[in-house]
Amino acid sequence: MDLETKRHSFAHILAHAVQELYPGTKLGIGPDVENGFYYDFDLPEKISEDDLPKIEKKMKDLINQDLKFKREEVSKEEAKKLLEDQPYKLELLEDLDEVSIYKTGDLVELCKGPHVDSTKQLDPDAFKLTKVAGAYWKGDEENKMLTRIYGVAFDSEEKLEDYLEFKEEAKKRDHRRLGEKLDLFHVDEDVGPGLILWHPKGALLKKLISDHVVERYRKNGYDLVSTPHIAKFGLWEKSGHADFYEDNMFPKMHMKELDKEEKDDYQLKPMNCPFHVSIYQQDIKSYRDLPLRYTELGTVYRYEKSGTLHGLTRVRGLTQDDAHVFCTKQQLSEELVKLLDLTESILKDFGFENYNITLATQPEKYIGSDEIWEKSQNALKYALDELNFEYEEEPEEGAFYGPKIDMNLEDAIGREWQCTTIQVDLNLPERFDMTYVDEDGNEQKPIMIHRALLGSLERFIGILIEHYAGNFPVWLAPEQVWVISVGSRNRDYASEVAEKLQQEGIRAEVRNDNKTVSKKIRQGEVQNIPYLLVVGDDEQEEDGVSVRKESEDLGLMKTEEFIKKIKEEIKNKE
RNA sequence: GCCGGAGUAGCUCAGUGGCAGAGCACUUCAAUGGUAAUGAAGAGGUCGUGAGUUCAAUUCUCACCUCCGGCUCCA
Repeated sequence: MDLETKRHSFAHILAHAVQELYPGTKLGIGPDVENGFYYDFDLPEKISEDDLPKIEKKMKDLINQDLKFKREEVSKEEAKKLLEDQPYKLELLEDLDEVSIYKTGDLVELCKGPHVDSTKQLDPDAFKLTKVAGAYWKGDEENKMLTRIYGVAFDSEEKLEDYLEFKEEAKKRDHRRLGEKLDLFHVDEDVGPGLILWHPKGALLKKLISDHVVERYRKNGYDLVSTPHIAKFGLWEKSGHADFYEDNMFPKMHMKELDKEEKDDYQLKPMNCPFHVSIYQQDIKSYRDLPLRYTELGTVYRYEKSGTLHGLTRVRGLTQDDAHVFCTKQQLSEELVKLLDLTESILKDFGFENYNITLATQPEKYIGSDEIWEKSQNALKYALDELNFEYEEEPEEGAFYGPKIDMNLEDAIGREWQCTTIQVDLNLPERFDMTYVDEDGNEQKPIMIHRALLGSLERFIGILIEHYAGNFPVWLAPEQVWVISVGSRNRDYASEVAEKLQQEGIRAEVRNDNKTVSKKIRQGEVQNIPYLLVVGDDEQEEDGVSVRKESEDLGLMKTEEFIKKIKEEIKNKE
């Protein structure tokens, strides 16, 4: 019996238990999911996580009763009768041709299965109800919110314990927790939700990452540009953001009303695109100028719904490693191949080799001709295939202005976050009437590719912290070396060593404070400092340092030798 | 925004309708240390904010703010 089937059956037992404990409960749906299952209920009373043990106990009772899962094929009419007091099931029934039901004890369920034959096949100690959450019926915000109960389930109690332990460990890698422990950033209630304040070490990390990617972009034919944080509201009307994106924008600044001299309202930018278009349009472009690639670390502000904010991974002020590529139709495929190639290479610089790629295609509401959509989508597919990327197609999930490729990275507990996005923009060249002159002297419309490879620095750093569990490789560590003096008579020497390292461009701090060596080592370990150098009488005599890395004592070496070693590691981005 | 939960010292968390608590961190003193916590003393609080109930509210009630887990949305 496979685990998915068992999890699905656990979901049914959950429904059974809830119906017995809360008569009058209406059932939604209850599938198996990764690591477990859930079930959606319309309950006659409020419940919270405190009620879960009671429900769990009921479930165990039911499982121990050796209930049989009996499948029956029935006609729609029969099903309607059986499910007459289950409005959500009746709604589901409308869309079905073949109807199967499952009877488990007193519970009648509309379900296509499969299930275990009997609860005897379920281990009553191999599941646990984990959380209560709200979920919209059929995933639609307009519908009623049902109560969803989540559970995890495995083949055995032992595997359940392993999983729960893994989750507990993963929590320690949470970037919000590490961000505080490593003194990288915070969010201040008075500054505002979703607005990040980077501390010295966090700001340095952000700069190291920024510098690295900008350098790589420049080497790949990108030109760096820089644009303002606000623009006249009219710009956003022209671009279409005022119509299509208004819910996500901070409200406009009512200059007109406040100051009779000022003729225009202003708007904090949610995107960088229109600015880059403006730079493009400053002179007449020839086909010889294309492809043209403008990149900018652009800080944008988006009014995300309050409930969606999450540490660094979902914020209201974010810096995108943004770029817009303008090219001819003929150049599109090649540009996309180059882009995907660069993406793979850059993600690899940060140790990411696994990510999930999606291709989102033409949605219901869109602008542009079907032909250009088709061509753009084919170009994206071509590029993915060319580089042998596996991807999942998401029909109708594209932006209104074009299809896109997204790459999702996982956080410590397996939640996926969209980072890289590569979008073909069919809207802005039209709206801004962008042109270039082709070989024959005719005006043509360029294709515009909107792309952010890290996505936003905030989200990327959030994922990166969890990826390395705060243990950054030397080239990214805000503090690379601590020089720890043993006794007070070694302090001058420790300072000398630290200064020497600093002059070589190494981020070294001297720890001459009045603490024991053990204490300072411990602090260095807790702060994930890559190299701890202990210097006492022996080292001073030898003009050397005792090196500790990854909790291992590598022994005494000449200071010059250590400098050579660490510089090599930094250069190789180890 | 919606559903559920939470907010006590810088951090992790106890606790109570009647003087506000611990550990770590911090400051001072002593110890001059050899690879994951030296010892002692001290300081530190509008108990998220505002209103209400009460002789008395950090504790009970309501509203708001923020955070946490989901849903929807998204870089």
